[in-house]
Amino acid sequence: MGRIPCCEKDNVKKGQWTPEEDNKLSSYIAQHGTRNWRLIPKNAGLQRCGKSCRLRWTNYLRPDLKHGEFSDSEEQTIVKLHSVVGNRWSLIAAQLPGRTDNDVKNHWNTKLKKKLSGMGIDPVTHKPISHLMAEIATTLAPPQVAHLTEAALGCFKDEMLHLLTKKRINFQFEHSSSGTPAHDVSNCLPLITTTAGIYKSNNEEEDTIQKIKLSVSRAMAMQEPNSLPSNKPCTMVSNGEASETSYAAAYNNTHPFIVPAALRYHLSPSSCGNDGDGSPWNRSMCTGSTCIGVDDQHQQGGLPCKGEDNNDGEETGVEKAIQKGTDAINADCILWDLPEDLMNPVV
DNA sequence: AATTGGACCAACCGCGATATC
DNA sequence: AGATATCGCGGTTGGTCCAAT
Repeated sequence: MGRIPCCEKDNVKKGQWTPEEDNKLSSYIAQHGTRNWRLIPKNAGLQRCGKSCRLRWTNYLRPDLKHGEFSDSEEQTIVKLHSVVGNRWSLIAAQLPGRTDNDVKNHWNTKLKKKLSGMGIDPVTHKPISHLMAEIATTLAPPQVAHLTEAALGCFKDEMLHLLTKKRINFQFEHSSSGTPAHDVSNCLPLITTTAGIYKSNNEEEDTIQKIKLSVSRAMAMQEPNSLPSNKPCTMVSNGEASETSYAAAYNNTHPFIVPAALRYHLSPSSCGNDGDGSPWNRSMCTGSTCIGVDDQHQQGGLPCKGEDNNDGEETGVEKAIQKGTDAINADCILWDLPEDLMNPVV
């Protein structure tokens, strides 16, 4: 027969751990190690399931864990890796010394998802939301598109309002390089200018919301993928402070070729938003016309890369996951600038 | 001061893979 | 070889704290 049960199910305590329990577990593990989780609670005098002890140790008590705030560099790493491996929290956490998969997962769900949504980036696909809506528009009949657009505006209303109350957004339409008059909106996506500032009145806010609706409708109307010539990209200009803007800059500058021509926009060197607060988000993600990204981070020690430590050809967990060709890797995603060993998984 | 709602996070649950008998 | 426990992981839940009303 198989193994004996890990614990007596009916004599097990659940819920928050007390400091006394933590002490018992820590001191027992310090003396005897973590060889057999089934025996640990029994021998340590704890009325806990072995599984519960293991979780408590790995997620909280381990001495090598960090408990503070996530740094900008850690957040960047999480977002970059998430764009490649999806919700493989253990893989992502493996690249962040001192962080557990639970930490990373919680931080993603409570902070980073909202941050990306607020920037107009879909946290699941890592695509601009306008891109997703336009993609949907190409597959639906116009009446459905209209309803969907309204629904989408409802979905992202909170993020929109959050942004609107933080930064003023002006909409213009222009070609960045063609010389086409700025008011000619027939074949171009909106140019969004964010500037530091706040709304002066409700009227202005309402007006801007209307402009957003208008621009989305126009994006929806662009159902012909070739309607925007690839050599006439629209420009998304931002001169606001903002690590948030540099998120977008990093996304787009890193892999602009992934974005369909009809939705392509580019950021000029001055538009990267890295002239503002000096946040690591800006410094490492976009410096002028190109994004430095992870290679730069490597030199700064920003992204701990397991493959770097052991150059004996052994695969990192991330590489293994990628080489499985899992569905978490969407070739149509906008990907972050990752090291060669992470970016060329398919053999 | 009391209530409410959201943010945060620790812990639990369930499942698949692996190990053990 | 098959049955069953353990491990590791990702998803979800529930408790606590805090700010807004």
